[in-house]
Amino acid sequence: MAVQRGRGRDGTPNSPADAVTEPIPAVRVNGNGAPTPGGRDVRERARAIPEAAVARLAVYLRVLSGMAEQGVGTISSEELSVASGVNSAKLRKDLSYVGSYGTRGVGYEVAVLIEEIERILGLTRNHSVAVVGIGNLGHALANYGGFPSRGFPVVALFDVDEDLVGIPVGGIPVNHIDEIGTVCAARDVSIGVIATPPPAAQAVCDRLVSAGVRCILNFAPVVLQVPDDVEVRKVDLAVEMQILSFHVARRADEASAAEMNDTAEVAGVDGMVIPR
Amino acid sequence: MAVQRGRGRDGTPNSPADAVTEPIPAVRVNGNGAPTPGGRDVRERARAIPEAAVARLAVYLRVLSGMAEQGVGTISSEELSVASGVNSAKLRKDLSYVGSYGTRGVGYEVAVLIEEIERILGLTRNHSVAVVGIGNLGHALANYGGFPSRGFPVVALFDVDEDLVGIPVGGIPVNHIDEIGTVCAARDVSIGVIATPPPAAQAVCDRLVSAGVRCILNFAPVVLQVPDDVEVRKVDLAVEMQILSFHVARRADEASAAEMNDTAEVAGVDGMVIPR
DNA sequence: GCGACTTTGTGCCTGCGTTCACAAATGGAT
DNA sequence: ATCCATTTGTGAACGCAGGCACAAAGTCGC
Repeated sequence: MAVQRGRGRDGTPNSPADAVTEPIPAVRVNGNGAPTPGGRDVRERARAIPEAAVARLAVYLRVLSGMAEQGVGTISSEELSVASGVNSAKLRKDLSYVGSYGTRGVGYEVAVLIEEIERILGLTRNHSVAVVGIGNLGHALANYGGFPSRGFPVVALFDVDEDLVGIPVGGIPVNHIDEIGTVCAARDVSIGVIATPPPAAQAVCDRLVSAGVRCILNFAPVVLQVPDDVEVRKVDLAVEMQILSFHVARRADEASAAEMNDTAEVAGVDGMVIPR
Repeated sequence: MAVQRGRGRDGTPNSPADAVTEPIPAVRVNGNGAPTPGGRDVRERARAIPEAAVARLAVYLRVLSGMAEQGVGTISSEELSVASGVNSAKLRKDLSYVGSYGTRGVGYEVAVLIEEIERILGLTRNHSVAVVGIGNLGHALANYGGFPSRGFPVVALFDVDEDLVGIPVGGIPVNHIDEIGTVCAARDVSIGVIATPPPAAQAVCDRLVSAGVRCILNFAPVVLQVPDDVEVRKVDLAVEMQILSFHVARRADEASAAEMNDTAEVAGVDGMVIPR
């Protein structure tokens, strides 16, 4: 049984990821050090990209798309790093995983960079998405415009509720979950999104896997058990909230500590204030 | 300007981080090594918890809650680690950040562990949440039952659309975004959730910060600029999808590589198959 | 054409997180 | 009461990712 990656992003996550985030996680993509026999260098390079770098590449891609829309033709690592909120050295190292497409003394050609990152991320072809669980979140996901515009068309919706079956959501009629196998195969679904209540998540996951889906995005607050060859990513809103809560608490502690410090100072513990 | 943590963080994270992960991110909570003057040990310990561990603690907490509901009184690190999908040594180290509440030879008392983790994560008090942007996602978040039940009551909703103002969503009437300052103060909002379209996100963020909100959960695919004392976590669905896409592509590469291997084998490159 | 300047790409170092492995501690059996 | 089985808690080693700093490389001006 494979353990699903945290966020980050993290992660972590989460992230960042959560990522993340996560945190993250920092799982090297190439598991074993065995030499690949007939591998071209592109594949070799792709395998060596750290998970965290992949997440950042996706961010760069978005920023670059924005740049391209504004007619920017060339960008330096410094500019791109500021816009993406990362260190410029890290950014250059991330881009070096993709290849050497910059011009020293000038910078990177936006169009070229977009193309190469898309190639590495496998975005040159569309990845059809199926959403399971058409509740509040499922509705939102089905209607979310950000997916199709970025090469992730939602092509199938599933729910257990007979009353929902046939009703179009975001332009796509809902299928009953029992049809998951045939529909996923027919529409070539490569990514499954689980937006069901927690108790149903594992069963839905199993059915998706049986249907041949090898990538799953899980919104249910459940640790899914999947075979080794299935990739699971989890988005857990409650966990994100709790991480924020931790920081609130920490901040409150610091504030009270500072207060104590001030009090001591006022009380005349002469001069010596520990710098922070 | 503080850079927001990935997910994953990988991501992520979570990130899974993130990540992704954050990705990973791996930001120690205690920035400098200066000795804290009047700090109790609890605070000291809390400050030293790695971000990635915090994310996992939240997961353990959920698993433990499930255990408690099923009437489980005691659990070993091995059992809990399996249920949480992490290494048991890592789990014990994570728990050691919280304190020593286990009994050697026996395991951990579920109730005690829940209490202590909640204390560290600052979940002993409620954290009021405001959601900005009542579109598809905003609706889903406002109606999401997972928040209030875990100590994160949604107490305010905001949108620019005058037509939405006053309409109750999930039991709470929508306020106009111009009221953000007064309403957040009155209802003691500590966490702001941004579910607006990308172009509005930075402006909304600035207004939340002005209103005194110090923790932000951002669903808009934008890198937010915030002061150092504001904590931002980002949930980016498109990035999650793209990370999955990367794995699909990698898998496709591996498959073709394996195929080439098979072909070579059939062609009679006698016997010697590189183990994977 | 040559020099000065700019920016990339990367080797190296540091530091954190993960993992291993074991000593300490506890409960239960004999 | 002592011993054994079990499980925690943590010191130490390891490995990866992040950041610095510089050499390589290319552009622009003269």
